[in-house]
Amino acid sequence: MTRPLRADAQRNRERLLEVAAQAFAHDGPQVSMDAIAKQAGVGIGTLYRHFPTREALVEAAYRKELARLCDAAPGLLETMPPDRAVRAWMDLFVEYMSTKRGMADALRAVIASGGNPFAQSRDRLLGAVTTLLHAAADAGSVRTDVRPEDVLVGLGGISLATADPAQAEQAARLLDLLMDGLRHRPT
Amino acid sequence: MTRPLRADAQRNRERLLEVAAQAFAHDGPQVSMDAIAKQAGVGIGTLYRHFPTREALVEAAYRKELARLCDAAPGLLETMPPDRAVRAWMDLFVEYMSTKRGMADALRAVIASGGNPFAQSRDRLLGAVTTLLHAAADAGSVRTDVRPEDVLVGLGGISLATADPAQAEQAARLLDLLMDGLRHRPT
DNA sequence: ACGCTAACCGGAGACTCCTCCGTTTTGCAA
DNA sequence: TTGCAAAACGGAGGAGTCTCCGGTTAGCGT
Repeated sequence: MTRPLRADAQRNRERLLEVAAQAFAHDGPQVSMDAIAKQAGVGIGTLYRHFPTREALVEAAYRKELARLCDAAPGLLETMPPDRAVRAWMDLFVEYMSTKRGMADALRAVIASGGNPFAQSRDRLLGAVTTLLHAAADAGSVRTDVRPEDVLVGLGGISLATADPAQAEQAARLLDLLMDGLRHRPT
Repeated sequence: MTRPLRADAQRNRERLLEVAAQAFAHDGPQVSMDAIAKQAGVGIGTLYRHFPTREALVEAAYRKELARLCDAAPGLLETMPPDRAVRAWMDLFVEYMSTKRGMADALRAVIASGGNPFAQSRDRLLGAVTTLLHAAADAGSVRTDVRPEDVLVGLGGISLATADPAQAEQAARLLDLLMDGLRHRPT
């Protein structure tokens, strides 16, 4: 299964991603799907076959950049103590989500529908969190009985709840609170 | 300002709320606005004048029940130690949000648009959280430097991020984590 | 009782999302 | 080359959201 795409399909797919990334950056994350399709010179049907939902398109368009976020984790661990690295990465996460506003919505849609369309990025994110948490746990600065999935979903929740740029400080306070929870020693 | 509604407007408003509550309960939170208007025997225009967005309607329809949630706080404080009361109320909050699924979406929309259409319910919720937190702080079981708004938004975030009923356990673990953060003594 | 105006009503219409399916194209096999 | 299925294309259309504005009505002042 998943035989290679036909040449024309491949071309269209790439064109769509290119146009989408540009459109999101230029017109905000709520540009109409029709507009993207038109600009890419394909019909709406084609767009929807490649990306069945708006979220799928957003995810695909941002996948590369999101990978960069994940890849940042090891670097942080090299330049600061593990617990500070965890906290620093959390900031990056929330900042990323609020920059690419469409991302937060996509994230939520996937969370809500327990979706696997996100599986790829999700796994990657989970990997980054796990790495950070393990390092901090080894250093004895966070507890060991917390699941990385929970931390990831928690970060998602904070991003969702503080989507408004005016709430950046509140987001930071919530991250601090989360960190404090992670440091807590169960009695 | 806010002179009393004209008699017919008042009637329509009430009729709409009645029908909406019923429709949400019966057909899920995504029933079409048209359907609600039709069932209430008014035009869509009328519906939208009274409730400018879907979220406003949801909020109004659930306002009473939400008040009950808030009113539950003092009772909890009477029957258990303050910190356990806080935690118990958190469960109620999340459960409520997941029961009235439309509520979570409304909550988010309001958070995102920093809206005051929610102001009424928000104040009430904030009051409940404040009461609980103060009681627990007085008893020395949670720290004193945490803002009730942050806790409320945090609860909202957890609700949003664990909207899927299958994530109930994860929600509980996140609430535990939040509680641990609240208990933490800043060094 | 009766005007009159501010406030309300309601549906047509502009948009968007997404689906469905007849038409077109690709590229393998003969 | 040529034929031909399988795969991809693309737009018409159903459904929904929300806006706009001409028509209607309530209820105050006389």
